[in-house]
Amino acid sequence: MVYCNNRKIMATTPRKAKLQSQAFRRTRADHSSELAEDYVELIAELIDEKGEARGTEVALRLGVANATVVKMLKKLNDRGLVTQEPYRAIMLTGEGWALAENGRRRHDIVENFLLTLGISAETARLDSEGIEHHVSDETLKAMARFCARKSW
Amino acid sequence: MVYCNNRKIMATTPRKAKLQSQAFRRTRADHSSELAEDYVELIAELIDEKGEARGTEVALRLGVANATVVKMLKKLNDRGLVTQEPYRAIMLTGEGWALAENGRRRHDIVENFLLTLGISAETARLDSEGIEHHVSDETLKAMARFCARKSW
DNA sequence: ATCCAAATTTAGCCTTTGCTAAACTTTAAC
DNA sequence: GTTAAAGTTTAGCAAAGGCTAAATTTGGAT
Repeated sequence: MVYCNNRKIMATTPRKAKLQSQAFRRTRADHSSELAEDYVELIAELIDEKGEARGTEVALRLGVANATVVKMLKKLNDRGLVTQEPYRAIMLTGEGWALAENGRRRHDIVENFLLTLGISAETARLDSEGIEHHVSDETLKAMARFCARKSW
Repeated sequence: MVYCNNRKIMATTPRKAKLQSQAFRRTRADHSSELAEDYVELIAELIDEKGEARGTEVALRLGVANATVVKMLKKLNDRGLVTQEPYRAIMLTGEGWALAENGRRRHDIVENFLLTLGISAETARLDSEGIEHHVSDETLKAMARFCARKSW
């Protein structure tokens, strides 16, 4: 406890508070964007894998209801990431493809990194999905560098 | 594309879909619980640091409005993690302390791991906050093991 | 050409987690 | 003791992301 003029006060820590809130703010911001990335990443995967991406399959793979996907696709369309005619397959815009590719790149690096670290395939798959969106470029580079090493 | 009885069908991939949705479901579940952990972790930190945790300081450090903290504290109280008399400092229950300690342990391991990997202090601080909640026990153990190594 | 099942969309609801503004308490200063 | 500032709570609103049930469209089978 700190005293000032004989009065008990809380130690003011503006700098610490600012630094700390910065991390929490970024994590919250990450959460808003990660859903969009998950969607376009999955849509890209489906197009590559099956020739087209249908809403039902997206819902199935994300583990959400059909209606949820429809609603989200409207938002992704507003953000310029996907296009879709009613009752037709989902298309990615150029921007959508770019985001998807970037997401896949990040995802692969993280998953590969975990595997290199000796994590089981099952856990690496599960953890990388959660971690993927919270890793800065600096950390991502370090992970890639680490995987490139011959041994450690 | 796959054909069956001369009819074009989407290749059914129930196993793949199930596996994939599992990861997304877990990530969504993690998101619900991580806020609670952030709160108790921060409250524990404030108690250790200043002798008590006040709502205003929690709001400042998390970067949210005061009212948001009040609302969340009600939920944490319902979950048996904190107790609080109106207009008084926030207390942690036994369960709250346990969750906080566990969170701090995880946080420290992740941050330390990033530092060991050669990440800058600034980035390690920011990234570890986001990553912390998405790391399984298996991965956490591997990270701790990695830090314990003398060299790599 | 018609019909039916599957896919898709719409409508309406819920919970979570934010916010601001206004009201109420506490507490230090006088 | 009063008072005013700081801290806390209440009230009411918004956006995001879920859900179910009902309506609509599509397209292969007949």
